[in-house]
Amino acid sequence: MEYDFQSIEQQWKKYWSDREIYKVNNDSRKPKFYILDMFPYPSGAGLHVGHPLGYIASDIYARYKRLKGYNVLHPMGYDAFGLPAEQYALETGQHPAVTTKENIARYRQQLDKIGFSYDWSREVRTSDPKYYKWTQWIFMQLFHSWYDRGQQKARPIQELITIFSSEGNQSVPCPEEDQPAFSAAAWNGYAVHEQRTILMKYRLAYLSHAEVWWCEGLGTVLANDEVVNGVSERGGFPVVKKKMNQWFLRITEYADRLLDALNTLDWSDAMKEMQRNWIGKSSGAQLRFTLAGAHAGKGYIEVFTTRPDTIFGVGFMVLAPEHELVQTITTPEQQQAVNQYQAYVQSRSERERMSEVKQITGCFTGAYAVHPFSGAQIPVWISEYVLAGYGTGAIMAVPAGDDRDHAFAKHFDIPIINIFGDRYNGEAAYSDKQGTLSNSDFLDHLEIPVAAETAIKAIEELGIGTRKINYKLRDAGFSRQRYWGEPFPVIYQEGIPYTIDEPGLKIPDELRALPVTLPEVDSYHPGPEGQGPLANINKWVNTPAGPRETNTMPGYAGSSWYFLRYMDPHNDTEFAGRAATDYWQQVDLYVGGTEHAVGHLLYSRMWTKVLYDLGHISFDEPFKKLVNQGMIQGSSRFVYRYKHNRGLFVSQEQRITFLESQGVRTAKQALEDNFDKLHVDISLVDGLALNIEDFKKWKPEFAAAQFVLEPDGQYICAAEVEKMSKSKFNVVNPDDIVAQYGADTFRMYEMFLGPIDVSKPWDTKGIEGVHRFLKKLWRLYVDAESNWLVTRDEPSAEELRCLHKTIKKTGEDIERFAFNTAVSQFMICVNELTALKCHKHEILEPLIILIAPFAPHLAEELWHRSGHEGSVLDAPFPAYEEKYIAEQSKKYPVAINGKTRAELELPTDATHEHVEQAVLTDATVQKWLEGKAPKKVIYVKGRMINIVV
RNA sequence: GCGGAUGUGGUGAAAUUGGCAGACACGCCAGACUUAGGAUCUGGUGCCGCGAGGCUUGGGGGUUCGAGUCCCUCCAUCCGCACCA
Repeated sequence: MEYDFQSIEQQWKKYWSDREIYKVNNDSRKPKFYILDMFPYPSGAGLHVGHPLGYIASDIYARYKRLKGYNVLHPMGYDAFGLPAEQYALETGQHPAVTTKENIARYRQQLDKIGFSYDWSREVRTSDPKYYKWTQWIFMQLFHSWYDRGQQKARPIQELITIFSSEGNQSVPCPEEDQPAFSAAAWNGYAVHEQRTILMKYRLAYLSHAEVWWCEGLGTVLANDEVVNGVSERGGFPVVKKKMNQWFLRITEYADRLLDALNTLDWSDAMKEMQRNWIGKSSGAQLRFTLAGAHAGKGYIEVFTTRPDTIFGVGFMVLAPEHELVQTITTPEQQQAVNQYQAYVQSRSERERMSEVKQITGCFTGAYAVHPFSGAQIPVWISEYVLAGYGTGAIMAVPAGDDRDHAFAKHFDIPIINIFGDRYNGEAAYSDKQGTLSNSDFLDHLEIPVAAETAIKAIEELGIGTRKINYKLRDAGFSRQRYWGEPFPVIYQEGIPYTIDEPGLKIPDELRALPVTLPEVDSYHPGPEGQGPLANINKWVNTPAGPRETNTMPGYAGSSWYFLRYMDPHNDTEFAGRAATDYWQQVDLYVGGTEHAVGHLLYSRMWTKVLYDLGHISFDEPFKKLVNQGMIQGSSRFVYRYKHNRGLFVSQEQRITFLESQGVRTAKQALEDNFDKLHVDISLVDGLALNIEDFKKWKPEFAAAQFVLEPDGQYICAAEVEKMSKSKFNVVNPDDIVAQYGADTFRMYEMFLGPIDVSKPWDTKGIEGVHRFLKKLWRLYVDAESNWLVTRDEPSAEELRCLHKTIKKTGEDIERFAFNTAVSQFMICVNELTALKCHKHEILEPLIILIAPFAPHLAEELWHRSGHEGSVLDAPFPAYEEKYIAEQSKKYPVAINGKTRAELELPTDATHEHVEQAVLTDATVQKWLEGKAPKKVIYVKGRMINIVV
């Protein structure tokens, strides 16, 4: 019987689910291993062949670890709240819960075809009230916590209240700088709403009237990481800054810990670097410049600088156009110019601002600041290159040492003070931090790092500023004006927000219970005044105790802790039992794309740290090792339509000849002007050759299409690698591949395609090679008449060598995620065994186990045919023995140090002992040895040597 | 501009520590079997050259007995960030 993957795969899938082979227990004497995929958002389009790449890799690793004797947790679930389902609801009125459920069912169907070893009894869905009950609970913990900078950890807010009432807030600096100090007496005298307003400035989840990204197109606020290039990540709608009352997570308090702990993680450098960039820590000084002349005494300009050493190079000051001081200091003469400039900045969209970074604009305010050391008068400008949201929104500009300041000075003809001697050439700023300073008073002749320290000390002594560390990281917006998300467990009384578990809140008991479930709505349209759809449901909003919060939580809320829920998914009394989290600990291996570098992966890290600080779990990093899989791209095909006759399609190579026949003289240059390039569905194309009859039937408008063909009668299409998407007609559905070749072939081929972390286009043709390999493997065990061929004969040395080499190589390859070369090694092994006509039990049985992670269905079939009970996954992974892998080439060295055997006067059948003798007498070699005896003489594949002295 | 990564046949790629570059597979060529082949099997296939032989890991330089691998430099591509003071 030939390899019948259809019936084999069907049969073993049933066996696995009937016997719950993949069910994982929380108590086991085996060592644990937690391997997790980033759970998908179940979109309406279903899976294409690119999606399972990471899932297959993690599944192979999970199965391998199980063979290695680990208790492996390998779950799957769905990130089920999200915008697309709600947008779809807006268009169709279909409830997001319904679409989401349908999409999940389809995802599950597709995933099941591929044969994953997920423990589906642990499935989580973030939109399930039993799940988001705990998302809401964690939110309440965040609300009830503050960050103690002294102890560097989150603590219960109750402990902060105790501190306030006994000693005020002197010892606990407030993250929000506008909070003045108060004494215990003052605190105790405050009314409830005053106390709660102050506490809000400490809470890790807090309500604040602050600037947020508002996206009109989506009708909601977005977090920083959801805004890309000045437009919304989803939908690409423009965004604007807007002040709104919003919930935030105080992630900035964790900036240092998030940064430092990166060093302990086994993540790619690129990934860590992205997080470092996003956190954006920089250290320097913050200092004040007083104003000169008429403005003296009317406040000061506070700046942040990373280069306090360049203080004597300050040529001018720049404020952000929105800076609050601008109106105060602008002189009457400059008032009109400043107003115009501010209006111009206001008129520019975020997008324009970003795309025209190089453009230099600005306006002089007429005011001057005073240099704190030299007393010099420094002109004060405003410019959009200074951002209101970073540092203090104002800078001291040092044109000799900063490229932007330099360009600005040149553009507006502001004198440049050279403090770098010869290293500044007048053409470009010298921004290296090397060498000594000049023209800098007490900093002269000091090396830059020393000068920076000296300057900071001087600034502190003068009392005009301090050493300061700044971060780019902003607190994360946590409110969305949407329906399809977790409702906040928050009720307002007298304008004060309370979580429903607070004793101070007077509400009926039934309103205290979690989850606060999402109510049914008639319309998914936004509520009044930029509120979410929930605001329209009076009955739900207005409880007897007061109005509810009508925003919902953002998409990242549910995904920030889901890895914990898998450990104990059915727990009704805790987010996860302590015994379960203590047993499973961190995710040992997390597999997913790079697109979550600064969103999900940062928020998850923060939530984990908070839960750790509050004593709920025993680890403070969620993902020990992270592997990023690349994308599988689509290979699109195009036809060329003649612009002057839209029914005529010209084959790729015939275009120039065709244009010439139409009298176009510079035909080569005119290609783009005369042809439209249209995507054509890849199912209508074989390689590059278009199936003309199918093409005519594809769309009615092509029914009467005419063609200019190649001499051999074919229509040749153009090809391009693009993202796989429906609109590009280049989607390959894994269902089709599995139907044609089987899941095992599909799995192995995805791995064979190349290294797991690089992107590559899908090419269906190459799959034949892998399929052929599985058929060859099958034939080692079973002949055409379905006879079991495996014998008990003694294996030969060659056969043993082949097996042990394969055990060693594939084991090592799997450990380092080089699944492509592991597959290659299997192919080599099977080719060799086929050539040797080897059907020996002692060789073939370990091979079944080796191949089980890659081709699980086939492996089970062979395992059972060879007389075993139970799953192959419970067999031990075979060990290799070095003695079978010995290098034969060691016996035949032919050259040393580039010298041939003849030159060394060695006999033609020289062994390595001969060569060793030659080494010891060779003059050149003696020279390197410097009279010492060689410690080790290494022969490499019989050609050259390396001598270790 | 800054940061990270990557450059190897017609294609996807191997080469784990500096040690026979191109494994394995696709594609292509030739052959066998076949009524047929989009089945199966065998052989060939980096480039130049009839050949002996020469050349070859983006370009240039360096270290080394020996470099795809290490160092310097330039170039190209991809990803991320982007007026972050």
